[in-house]
Amino acid sequence: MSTPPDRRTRKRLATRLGISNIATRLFLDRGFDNVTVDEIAPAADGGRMTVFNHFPRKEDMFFDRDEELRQLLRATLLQRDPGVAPIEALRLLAHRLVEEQSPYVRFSTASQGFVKTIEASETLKARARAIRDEIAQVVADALAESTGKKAVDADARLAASLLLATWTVALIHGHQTFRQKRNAGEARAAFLAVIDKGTAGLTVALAGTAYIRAATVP
Amino acid sequence: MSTPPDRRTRKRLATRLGISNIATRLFLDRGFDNVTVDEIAPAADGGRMTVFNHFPRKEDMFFDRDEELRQLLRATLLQRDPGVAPIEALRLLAHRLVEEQSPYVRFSTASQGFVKTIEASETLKARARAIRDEIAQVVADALAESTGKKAVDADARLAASLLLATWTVALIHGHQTFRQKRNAGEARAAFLAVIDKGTAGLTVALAGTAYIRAATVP
DNA sequence: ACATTTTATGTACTGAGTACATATTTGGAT
DNA sequence: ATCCAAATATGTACTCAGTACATAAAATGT
Repeated sequence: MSTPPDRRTRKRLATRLGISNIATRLFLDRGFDNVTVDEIAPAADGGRMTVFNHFPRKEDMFFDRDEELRQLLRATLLQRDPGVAPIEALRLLAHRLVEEQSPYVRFSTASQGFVKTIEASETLKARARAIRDEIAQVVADALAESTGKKAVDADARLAASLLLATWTVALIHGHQTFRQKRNAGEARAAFLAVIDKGTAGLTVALAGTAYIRAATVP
Repeated sequence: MSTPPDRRTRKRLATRLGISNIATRLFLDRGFDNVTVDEIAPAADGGRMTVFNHFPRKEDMFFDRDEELRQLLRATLLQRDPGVAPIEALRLLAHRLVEEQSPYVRFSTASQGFVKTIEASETLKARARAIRDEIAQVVADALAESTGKKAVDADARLAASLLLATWTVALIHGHQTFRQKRNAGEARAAFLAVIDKGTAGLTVALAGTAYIRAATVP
């Protein structure tokens, strides 16, 4: 699925990763808005246009993993056990990611740095919201598809939006708990508590729709 | 509550409104990104710096009513009948706004223009999302306050986020229905259907929390 | 080694937003 | 009316992200 890197693509990806790493380091250290592209380029040992070649927007250097997450959610919904409802599949995913210490649900001093950097920049917050909406769209599509609907309807959109809202609040709560208790275990528990509570709630809330039943494409 | 306009403020507000009106007209006609501030200023018979004086961001000229909506929601939650649960109060508000033909829930060819203009611009979409998040924050605060909590906790945040997600999807669905059927009545019905369905769902979903009971500050 | 395609990078421009200075207007005081 | 102080309008000059377009420097296949 992702193992055909000839030399060209390897080099390209290396350049890209180099820029992204250097830039992210700078953003974390000094704040997104206090780092200019004209600084990043030489720091990454390249030209300014090379940066824009790989990253059309400055934020793209910071958010360089969102496509992965989209794929993960899509795959989770579409390739789930037919006996498991979509909502439940996502709940299980949350638990699995926590167990695997996935970067998406990590609560640590390092991740706090990311959170703080995002919170400090309107641009980064905007991009984070955009990603959230894009993911909601992906989930809505996957929900509709996995329950055999032709197009995304209001039900699918609502279910997806409610799910994403739950995840977002769960993440916020996890990070807040970590900030207060300085304890990753408690933070993970707090995150999962919101996920579980939200899932339980949504399960009854959406009982009339297909997204809590274990329906699959016929 | 809002009637102390001496001449100075009156003039200031007039200038502000003039700029906002002209700018919005231009945005609707030609698209947000195809209108420059250097065009708006002379069109509004003023200097470029005057525009930035009143509107720090270009988007502010387009979204010039969001504070009203925040106030409306806050007031609805805080000044509601003690016998009515917060969630129900918001449902009733939705019905009332529809009945009053409030601009916030209007479905017309004119409002389609606004929607299309927003959809066509990444900047405007970003701002719309930001406003949504700010409103969720306001609702979370009001929920916490109206149920006598000292600070916003995960429950309040979750309830507010779920509510806002429901409203957003309801609005999208209303607009989509209008676009397809070209019928304001059907669009309003579609909007309210999502609101009612969502409210019913959230009522059972959040049954454990205080936001569906009719609790008020002691 | 050569031609072709990709990738890296330079130059010059546009347009939003900011810092700072200046003018103009307004409300109130004499 | 006249003058003063605060608020408001506007000009000048700058920074920085992002774009259009051109060119150089690999890399790949023949």
